[in-house]
Amino acid sequence: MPRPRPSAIWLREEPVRKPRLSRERITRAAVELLDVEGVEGLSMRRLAARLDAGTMSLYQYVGSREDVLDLATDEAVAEIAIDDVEGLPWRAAVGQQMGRGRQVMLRHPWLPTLMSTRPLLGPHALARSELVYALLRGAGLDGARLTAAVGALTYYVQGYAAMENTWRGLRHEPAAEADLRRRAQEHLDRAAERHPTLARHADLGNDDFDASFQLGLDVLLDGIEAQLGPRS
Amino acid sequence: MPRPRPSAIWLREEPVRKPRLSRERITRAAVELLDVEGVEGLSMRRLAARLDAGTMSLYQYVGSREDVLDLATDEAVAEIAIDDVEGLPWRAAVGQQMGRGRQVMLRHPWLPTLMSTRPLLGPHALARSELVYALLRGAGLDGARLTAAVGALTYYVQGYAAMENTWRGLRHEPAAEADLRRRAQEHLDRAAERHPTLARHADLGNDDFDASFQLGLDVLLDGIEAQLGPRS
DNA sequence: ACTCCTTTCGTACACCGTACGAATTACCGT
DNA sequence: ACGGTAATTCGTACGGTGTACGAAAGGAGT
Repeated sequence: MPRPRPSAIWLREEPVRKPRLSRERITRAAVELLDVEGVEGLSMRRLAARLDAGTMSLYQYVGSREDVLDLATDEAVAEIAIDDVEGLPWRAAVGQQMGRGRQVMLRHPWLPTLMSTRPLLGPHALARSELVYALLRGAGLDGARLTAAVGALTYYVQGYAAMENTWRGLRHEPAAEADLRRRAQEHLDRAAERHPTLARHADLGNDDFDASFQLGLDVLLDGIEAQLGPRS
Repeated sequence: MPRPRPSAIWLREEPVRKPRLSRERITRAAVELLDVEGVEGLSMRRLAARLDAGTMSLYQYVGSREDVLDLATDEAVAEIAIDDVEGLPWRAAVGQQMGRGRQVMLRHPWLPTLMSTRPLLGPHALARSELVYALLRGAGLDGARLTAAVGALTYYVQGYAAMENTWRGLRHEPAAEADLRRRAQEHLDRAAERHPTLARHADLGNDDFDASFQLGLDVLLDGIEAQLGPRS
């Protein structure tokens, strides 16, 4: 019969039961990992390690790495707030919504690419789609025109954010970014006489991305407005 | 002393000198492989095999797999013809150019993603940029407005083509594509009462991609036209 | 305590990008 | 024709990847 051992708690190793795995936990860890390491850097092994789990444990909750990417995508899309639109005129509401989308895509640089290469059927993606459709529907668009307008806006934001992410590059090393920009500019200058218009306008020095984004967005909103005029 | 062996040619194995490796040959093979296998399917080993070369031989002409993707991208961009614009009004010229871009991106489904995730500094990409800039410059745009308009158009085409490729999916197996579409439609119907506007307008049955593309493009062109009106 | 089902995960396989250095080939001055 | 040198080819190896398979552990109900 073992005599009572005093303060055995301190000798026994901590019975820290690690929290059970779950789709949610995996999804959140995936987003974190993607933010740090990018799409190429997300591997099932690293993801499992971050969760203190065996690699193959993940496959209880997820069919493949691709599934993880889909889950992470919808999780990030959820960060685009879709409230506070009440009472705004359509143009302001749409502008606000696209701006928020861009912000989230900058916070998660992997997002634009994933959004443009897979069907967006997650619950949060659907909810946001519904909002954008409803906003433009309220503005007076309908049918194929409505679909086209939503598409144009969506593709613009994704494309712009992707470009911005490319040039902001590994923004964690501003030295590398500056170097890339400088060498690209040199490359452009070198071909200047062959491409005069390009050389004069595509100056990579300009990094006022906010204003540029807004300018392009205005083109789209103007276009939508133009389609509203002629009652067709 | 070996006596002359008659018709030794037929016995000796053919001294087929395989054509030397070169950047062009690698680039062309890469495009072919990408068309068949997609970005994920392009590996240095497979690429080398297609050229009857050892894997590491490629690295004499190319620094990394990423380099191959950059080369292939510019090679594919070169397929977008940039002639036959003389005398066209700007709207027709731009429309034609964007349409051609889309066509090439459908022929090379990997192209939109690559174009949107890396700086496009290849010679053919620069040449086409120059053309688009010049066209809109001729229409009357300038400065930041010009840059914004070019960006909006570019992102729209890339985004639309990416979407189209996603839904056309592995169009080599039309059965798989139909299945994906059907299951996605069901999924949408299931969430219909939560997303009424979406459910009414985003019908995946419609596959008249040509018309939809044109409709979205018109939004953009209308927007550009609107910016031309007020001499600012 | 025994059963049964869920969850965990160790091992293994085929494949990947590419560093390194040896082997081969091509070229050129003599 | 020959020797030397530089360019090119590529075999091997290392550390990574996704995931199939099946054994082990855990938990719940009786």
